[in-house]
Amino acid sequence: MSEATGKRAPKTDAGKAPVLGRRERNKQEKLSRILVAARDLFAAKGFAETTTQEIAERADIGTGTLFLYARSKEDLLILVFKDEMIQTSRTAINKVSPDAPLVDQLMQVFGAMIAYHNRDLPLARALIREITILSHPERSKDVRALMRIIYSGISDIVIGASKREKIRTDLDLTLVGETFFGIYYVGLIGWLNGYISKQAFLKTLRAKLSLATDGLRVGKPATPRGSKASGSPKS
Amino acid sequence: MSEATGKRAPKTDAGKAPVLGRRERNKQEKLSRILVAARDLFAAKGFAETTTQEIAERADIGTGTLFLYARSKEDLLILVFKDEMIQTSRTAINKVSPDAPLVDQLMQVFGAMIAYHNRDLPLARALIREITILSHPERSKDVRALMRIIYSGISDIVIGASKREKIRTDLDLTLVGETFFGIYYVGLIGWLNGYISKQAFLKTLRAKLSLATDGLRVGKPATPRGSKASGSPKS
DNA sequence: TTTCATTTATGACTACAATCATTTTTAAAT
DNA sequence: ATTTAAAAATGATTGTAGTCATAAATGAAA
Repeated sequence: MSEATGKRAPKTDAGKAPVLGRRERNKQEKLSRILVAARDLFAAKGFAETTTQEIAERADIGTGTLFLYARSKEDLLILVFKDEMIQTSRTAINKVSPDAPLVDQLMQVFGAMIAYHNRDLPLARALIREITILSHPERSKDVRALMRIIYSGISDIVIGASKREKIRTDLDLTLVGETFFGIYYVGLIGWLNGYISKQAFLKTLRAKLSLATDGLRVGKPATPRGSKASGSPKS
Repeated sequence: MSEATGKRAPKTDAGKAPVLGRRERNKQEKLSRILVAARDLFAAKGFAETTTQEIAERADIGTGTLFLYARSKEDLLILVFKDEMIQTSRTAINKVSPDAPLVDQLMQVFGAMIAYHNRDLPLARALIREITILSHPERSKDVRALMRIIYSGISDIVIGASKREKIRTDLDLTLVGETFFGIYYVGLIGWLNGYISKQAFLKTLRAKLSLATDGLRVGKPATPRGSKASGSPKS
């Protein structure tokens, strides 16, 4: 979607119906062929082992044409998988058991993402590498869209949980979402780099989420959140 | 250190004094020239703009020789900067104000790391990209060493804080370190990708660390940590 | 239909990371 | 000193991502 466009509809199209001209349709069709070819080859041979020549050949376009649709091979990777990742996240969030404890719900969401990456670890490594630090800034929009979906999904889960568990109501939920996601992300990286097993990852992830949920402190929160730093601690 | 070695000392060296043979010394010296050349060029021209040819030329070695000392250009990047990053982390941890609140102490540590990366953002991007997903698994040892230093540093800070603030004593401190680091890392990525300003990064980082420290819950911890999941919640 | 400007496509070409067959160096053994 | 085996160095060569000058296609205007 929204790829390699940039031209307005012909003047004859006065209404807002998306009647694309032949030119635009050709482009869309070509992009689609590229994405299918790339996805198939990445899955079959792996990202590193697939050459852009092969992709172009299979998509039945010239070598140079490929780079009219993706800025680089890495860019193509994001282009191919972003929708799938967004869909995976959306589905994971929607499937959450409505009455389960917060930490269980979070584990359901992150567990679905982990299962997704588990299907093809080398591919997951390539994807996370590129998502983490983009080689081309224009793809920011897509990554941020994915992040927004995840963060707002987590926020919603926390809101839902706050009606069942004792949760502070004065929180900036975006921060909460980012905190949980950060815990997940570093664990994911450790797993993908082979520092820990999947099982250990899942186990420590749950422990860390509990930790972040319960907090470190023994008593009630010391900082009265909302304004600057430091206030009058001591219980 | 410990780079491109693998040969035992000559038999004449019966003791364990590190009297390196000429061969070993030559290799060390060559490696040193490579690292200096690479560091200078990366700093002057940037990582992407520096060619391995240039590095080899400046180090006064053949093109192929370079790859006897580093598996790839990215590998070289880690080789060049790992000691510096370890040193930065160590120093940051040691410099922490001993009596400051926990969150302030954590901000001192992460702030030092942020300042380090702030000196050269494109280089920081390249470094974080490679550290996050290694292109060569043998470099794992170096990255894990860096992580261990950071995690244990954070653990120590939490231990110190537990004597001044009300902090649970039954925590797995490694998990705590990883949690705080995860919060930092995702923020760092957001900053390096230009999603947020440095100022916003610092501000939200503090907020998230407070959040993780205080926890989400209103009352005392609900889960009796230590064993499986779920127990008998409800206050 | 023909003209013309603009967009899109193409593949020969370039630049560069990384390899590898060959050569050189090293140091131990004789 | 000479031989020999192993280690290290080398640069010509290779594979591939990405570019760019040129060509083809498109559609609006005449």
